[in-house]
Amino acid sequence: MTDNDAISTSERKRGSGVKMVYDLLRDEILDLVLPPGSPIDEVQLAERFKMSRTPIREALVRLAGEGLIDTLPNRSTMVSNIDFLNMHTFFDALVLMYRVTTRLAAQYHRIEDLQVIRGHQAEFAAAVAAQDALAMIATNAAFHSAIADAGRNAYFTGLFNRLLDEGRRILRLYYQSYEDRLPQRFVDEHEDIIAVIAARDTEAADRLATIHAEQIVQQIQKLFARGGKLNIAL
Amino acid sequence: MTDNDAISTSERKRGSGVKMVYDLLRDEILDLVLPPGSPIDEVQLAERFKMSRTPIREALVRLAGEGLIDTLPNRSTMVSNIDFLNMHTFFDALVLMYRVTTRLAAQYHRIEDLQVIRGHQAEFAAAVAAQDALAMIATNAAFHSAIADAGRNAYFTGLFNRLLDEGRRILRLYYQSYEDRLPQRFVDEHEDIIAVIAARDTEAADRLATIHAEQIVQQIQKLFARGGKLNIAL
DNA sequence: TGCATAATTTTTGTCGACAAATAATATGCA
DNA sequence: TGCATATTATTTGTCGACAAAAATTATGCA
Repeated sequence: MTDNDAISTSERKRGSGVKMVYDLLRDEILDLVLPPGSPIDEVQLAERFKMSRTPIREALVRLAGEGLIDTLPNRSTMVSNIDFLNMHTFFDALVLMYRVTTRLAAQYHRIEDLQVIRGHQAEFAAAVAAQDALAMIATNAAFHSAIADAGRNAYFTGLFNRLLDEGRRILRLYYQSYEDRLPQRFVDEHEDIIAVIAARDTEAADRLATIHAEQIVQQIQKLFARGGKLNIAL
Repeated sequence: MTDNDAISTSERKRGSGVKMVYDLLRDEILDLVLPPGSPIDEVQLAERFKMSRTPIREALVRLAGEGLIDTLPNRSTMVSNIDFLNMHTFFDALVLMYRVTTRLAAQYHRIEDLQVIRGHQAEFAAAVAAQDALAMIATNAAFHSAIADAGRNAYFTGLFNRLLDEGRRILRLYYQSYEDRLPQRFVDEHEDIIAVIAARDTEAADRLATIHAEQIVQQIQKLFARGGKLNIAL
């Protein structure tokens, strides 16, 4: 029960309510503020945001469309679970999208894209230097998302961003273990990836992205094998 | 203005209205009964289905989430356009998903999956024999979708099904030219693909799927180059 | 007491109505 | 007549209320 996210009722612009609820709920789900299985109560949200149930429901329909919440008809709706049993399907998809988007970035990027990518890389390096695990997760995702954008294929960027979101949820479960030496290696690999993209070397981009992605996957799998404790209450 | 799709108002079950509107609009969009750019009028739909605007709007939000309609705030909503300029991104994604899903099917399928796949292949062959172009499109999509299901990766099947839907819209524009000899070749290639899946030969599956997909892409691109006339009024 | 059925409460899905935002039309003035 | 402003009309977004479905609690009977 945090205090009010609500704006004085009629101070709000006419279609902004839905987006506000959608964005905030999405963040709370991905940050595990609302852990998997949390019940979503429409009237509670309506009171919290000081609006009627209609815009709340629209936001929920959108979230359900992205698979972030599950709605059983005439029954409660709740934050969707993380499918640990089929985690390998997530890894398969993630590695492939890392490869494909990086390859396409090498092929289709424009010069101005590199500026954006380098900006995210700088933020990622700063997060590593500061040993801020949550910032690492966020800036790493932004870095790779920017690369995907440079590849200019909306179908791939769409799936990739979904995967990065899901990865954000998974990593939140284990982020304390990101304090070892590996992140510095990621920084270096990012630099190499930027270089081959700038050189438009598609094969090298594919190769480096594959290695990089598999390293990340191994990192996560190691955490699972170690049976890492969740540091967020479920 | 076709006649009523409506059921006597209170004869309808409680959450079925949304699904009905969603399914029907989706079909009409993919079949180009509602061509790109068609305006979507909420009150008109509400009258047509004899229900209030609320469930109509929910169906529209879902469709917008899948990119099938575009909604500009406080303004009209319309069927989304087909992006002919970036068609190559569609082809790239389609070919890759053909490859990946077929490869995974060879790796992870269960015996009962093959029954389903063979069933769709039989229907496809029948459509080719009958020279029914629309049925070819539908059964071909069902065949490959079943292969994707056998690969058991929800991330890939999700994207793939979206691509097949979009392809359905594109092919509708040109389906008259499907009456030449190529389809029989597709039937044969399908048989080969089934064989390598059953043999769990992932490399061969990858190779055959690539060839098959690129053939389909070339077929479509030839139609574009030929400047084929649209046989549906825009 | 134990269990099946009935009454109550809670929550979701739908409705009709109103208000804001935009489009369309009309009015006034040079 | 031509154009800017004002008026009207249309359409979307939001609201409060009601009804159906399910969950919960209460009641009756052995």
